[in-house]
Amino acid sequence: MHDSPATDSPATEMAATAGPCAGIPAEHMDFVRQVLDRVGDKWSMLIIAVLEGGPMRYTDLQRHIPGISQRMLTHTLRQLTQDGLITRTAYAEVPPRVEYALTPLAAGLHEIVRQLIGWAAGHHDEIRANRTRATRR
Amino acid sequence: MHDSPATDSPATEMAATAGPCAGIPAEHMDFVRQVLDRVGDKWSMLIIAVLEGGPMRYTDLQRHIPGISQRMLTHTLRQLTQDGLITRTAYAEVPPRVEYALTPLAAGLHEIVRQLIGWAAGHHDEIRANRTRATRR
DNA sequence: CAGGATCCGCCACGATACTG
DNA sequence: CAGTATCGTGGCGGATCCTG
Repeated sequence: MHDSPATDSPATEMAATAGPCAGIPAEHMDFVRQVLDRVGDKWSMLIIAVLEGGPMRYTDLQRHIPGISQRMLTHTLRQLTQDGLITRTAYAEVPPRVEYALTPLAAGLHEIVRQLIGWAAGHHDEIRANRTRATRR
Repeated sequence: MHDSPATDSPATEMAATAGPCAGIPAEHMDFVRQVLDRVGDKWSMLIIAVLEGGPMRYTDLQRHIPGISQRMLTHTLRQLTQDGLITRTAYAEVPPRVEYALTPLAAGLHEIVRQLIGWAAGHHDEIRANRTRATRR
C-alpha cells in the first residue's frame, strides 16, 4: 500500500486511486477490513441474531447457540461490547446475573447483514449450481 | 466447519430451530455461513472492488492489490470463479493472456457490501471511540 | 505470463480445568 | 452463574521454487 497519489511512476497507469473502491482511501481500508472480519466472524452475527429476541444472559446465550465454547462466547461478547454493538449489564446479586442486549448501532448493522443473507438465500441455487458444476471438472 | 449435526440426541432440548434468526432454518445456516466467510475473506472483496473498473489480467490484479501473494490471488480467483462471481477467459496466444471480469451476480453482492462499507464509514468514529475507550481498561 | 507445488509460521478456535 | 487460564491443533496465508 502507500501509493504516492501525485508523484508516482509516470509510465505506469494508475488505478489504485480510482480502482479499489472508487473513493475509499487506503487509510480507511484497514478499518473496513476489521468490520468485514467482524461480520465474517463465525459467531458475531449469530449472537446478534439471537439477541434480537431481547436481552439475554450468558448461559442462555450458550444454550441458544449450539456449537459455541465459553472461550469463543466470552471473546466474541467482549469484541461486540467493545465495539459498542451490545451492552453488558451485571447485577450485583447473590446469584451473579449478567445480561447482554443490543444497542441501536447493532440494529443498523444487522439490517444490512440481513440483506446479505437475503441475497445469499436468493442466489443460493445459482451459486450452488455453479459450484457443483466445477466439481465435475 | 461442519457444526450442524442436525439429528442429535433426542434428550437434548433443541434451541437451534427457533432461536438463531427467527425464520432462518438451520438447513440454510451452513450455506449462509459460507457466503459470510467469503465476504469476510481477506481478499475476495478487494478483488471484486478492483474488478469493478473493468476486466483485468492476472498480473495486473497482482499489481493493483498491494499485499497479495500469488497463492492467495490464484486461490481467491478460483473460489470466486467457482461461485460464478467472476469469469475467467483465457486467450490461446503465444504470450498467454487471461482476463478476469465480474458477473452480474457479483454486482448484487458488491452493492450490498458497499452499503456495509458505507455503514462502517458512517459509524467509524463511533466504533473507534468505543474501542479506544476500552483500551484503557 | 499465468499458475502449480511445497514448506512453514502463526494464530484463531476448541476442549478442559479452575476460580470469584 | 459467569467467567479466566492454559494447552493443543488445524488450516489460513505468506514465501519460494518450478512449470506449461
